[in-house]
Amino acid sequence: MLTERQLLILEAIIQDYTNAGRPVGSKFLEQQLPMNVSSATIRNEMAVLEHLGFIGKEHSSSGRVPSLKGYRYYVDNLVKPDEIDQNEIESIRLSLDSNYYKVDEIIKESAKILSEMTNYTAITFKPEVKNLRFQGFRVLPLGNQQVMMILITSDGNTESQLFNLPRDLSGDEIEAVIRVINDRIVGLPLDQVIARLHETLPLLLHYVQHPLGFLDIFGSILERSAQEQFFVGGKLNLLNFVGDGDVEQIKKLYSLIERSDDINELVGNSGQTIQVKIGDELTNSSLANYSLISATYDVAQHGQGLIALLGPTNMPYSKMIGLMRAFREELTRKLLDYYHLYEE
Amino acid sequence: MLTERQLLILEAIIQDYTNAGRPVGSKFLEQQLPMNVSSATIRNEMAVLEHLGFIGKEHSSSGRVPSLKGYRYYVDNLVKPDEIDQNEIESIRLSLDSNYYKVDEIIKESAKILSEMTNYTAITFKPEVKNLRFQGFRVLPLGNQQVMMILITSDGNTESQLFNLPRDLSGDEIEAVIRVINDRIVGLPLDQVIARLHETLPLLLHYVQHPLGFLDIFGSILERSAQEQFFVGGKLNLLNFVGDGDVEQIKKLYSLIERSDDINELVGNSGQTIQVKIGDELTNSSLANYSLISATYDVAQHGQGLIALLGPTNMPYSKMIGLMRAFREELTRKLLDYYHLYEE
DNA sequence: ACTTAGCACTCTATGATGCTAAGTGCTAAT
DNA sequence: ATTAGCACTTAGCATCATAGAGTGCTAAGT
Repeated sequence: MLTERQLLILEAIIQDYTNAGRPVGSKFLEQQLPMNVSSATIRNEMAVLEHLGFIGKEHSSSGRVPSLKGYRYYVDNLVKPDEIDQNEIESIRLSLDSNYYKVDEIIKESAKILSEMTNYTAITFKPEVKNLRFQGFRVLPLGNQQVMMILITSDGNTESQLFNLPRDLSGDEIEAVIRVINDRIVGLPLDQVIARLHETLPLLLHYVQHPLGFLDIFGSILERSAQEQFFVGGKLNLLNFVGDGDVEQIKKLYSLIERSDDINELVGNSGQTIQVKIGDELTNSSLANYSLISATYDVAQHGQGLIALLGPTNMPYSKMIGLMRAFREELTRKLLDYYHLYEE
Repeated sequence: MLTERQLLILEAIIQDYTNAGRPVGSKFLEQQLPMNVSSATIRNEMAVLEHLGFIGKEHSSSGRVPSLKGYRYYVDNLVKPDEIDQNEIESIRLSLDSNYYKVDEIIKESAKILSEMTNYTAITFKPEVKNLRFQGFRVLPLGNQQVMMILITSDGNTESQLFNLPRDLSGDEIEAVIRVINDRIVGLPLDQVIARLHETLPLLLHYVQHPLGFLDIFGSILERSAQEQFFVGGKLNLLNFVGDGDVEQIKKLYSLIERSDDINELVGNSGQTIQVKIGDELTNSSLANYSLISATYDVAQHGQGLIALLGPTNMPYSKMIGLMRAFREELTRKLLDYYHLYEE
């Protein structure tokens, strides 16, 4: 549908705009492009591209700026991911190469590294978030009528919380409660745990007079566990792309990036290995000027995770997509190492 | 040193400026003040006040604005804390009146309530942060070569972290290590734990070949524990008082409010029950336009805590100081209730 | 049927100008 | 000591002119 020349022009506009950030004029392209045509011809072609909706103007006599549709077309058809410099890969590897005790730490560090390399905001998810299961429930007596309740999830993570016992509960009764709960919910996906516990309520009443306190705590622990499934690095970078003085906008963005629901909705990745969402494809209206590149990563039997990069729509896609590819690879390697070390 | 009339004028300027936010002119004061003098007289008095440094102008023909020295004088000599409306006290009490399982939750909620009532940023510290002690160390085997290490502090809080055991460690050896560690460090202030552990290193070598892994984990757990001693509510409110478009300023403020070192330095309260720090008295230069009201609270034998409110220098001090008084009282009451309920 | 030189047109950005409203400092009279 | 009166200062706003960048269109060239 587009001619070769139009493609070249579109690509050049996007590449220049994503690098320099200012609208691209016909004279500039005349010099920039390898072909021998005058600026008038380029103007004609640009008029066509504009008519088709791939580019636009900021005002009637400004240079051209890619539209969201233009970016979309570019990302889908034209972009060639950059090969990432060996030095840069080395630096990723180095940054990831610490002694970590938890997968969480690796994933958290990944968000930090990615955001520092790009000056954008990075969001990283642990592997296997979706089908995390409940693995066990323990209670550790601390004396003084207090116990620590500990929940263990299938990725080996734990959440714990102090609980002050009702005075009328004996050690045996606690044991019984623990057994009942474990019998009923071990192996369940986390999001079903609460419902199942409510079903178990009548049974618990045999042992405890007010089991609702227990349930409250389960709720709050599980909630925390669900919230800590991802990490955000470089939050402040999000503010670099906000119109001057728009404090309202900044506040919206910031509260967005701190709500886990919003984050989860934001990155919903439909299983493609690398996915780019541009501008209004991000459901949240505060993010009309942002794009999100997300990449899944697989860690063999340990499941799939996701890394994502949130930056302005005019980010240099080729470079960023290349980087995400490279980073995904390094992260996978690191995680396999980790699991190998501790679990084989 | 100041005449009665000058005091009245200074007070009126500050009260009006903290309410309306715009510079105060002589004609306005002429109407506002109870005395019968012309605007010219007031102008003369204002010139004196300006000469003494209590007020200033934004430009040569603007109305007067309190200087930091002016606020200081006002807070030290003139301000009368407002009596807080009974309805408002009722609403504080209501907000605090949930079923909490941890002191932390109460303190965190306090920050939220305070920030919502004032539209400023609130920072709350748990009681007894300074002399928190190490109370015990437990290890919970999870199977699969993993254990959860649990640290318990004297305020009943716990920090836990997963640890993947070196393969050559038997259950007995672990027991021994736990015993050694508990013997040596129970009762120590948290900040001395790491040093003591290092002294204990030779002893540990009897049981474990590479005890440094243990130490690392202790370090990271203790660090986390130290970081979570305070809560911040209404972070975003900080941005309401920033010059339009000053994104750099916003970023500075935000990273400030997220670094625990900075927060600790910020609120350093020299033991006065209610302390007001104004503008450049806050060491951090990003906060030249902010004031901080901090109030300590005592919870009987459970120690002393602190609540603080960070807002613009032109906040209504009388109202805010009154509020802090009232809130302190409600919080103390709530905490005493809590401890009574669970520990008596 | 493309391409292109040329030109009128549009819009932004910048800086200068003039005006008003608010407020001040000072002087001379009370 | 107080005050009325007035000259002066400044921010804020609207208006205007100008330069610079870029466009669309037309008419001529290939």
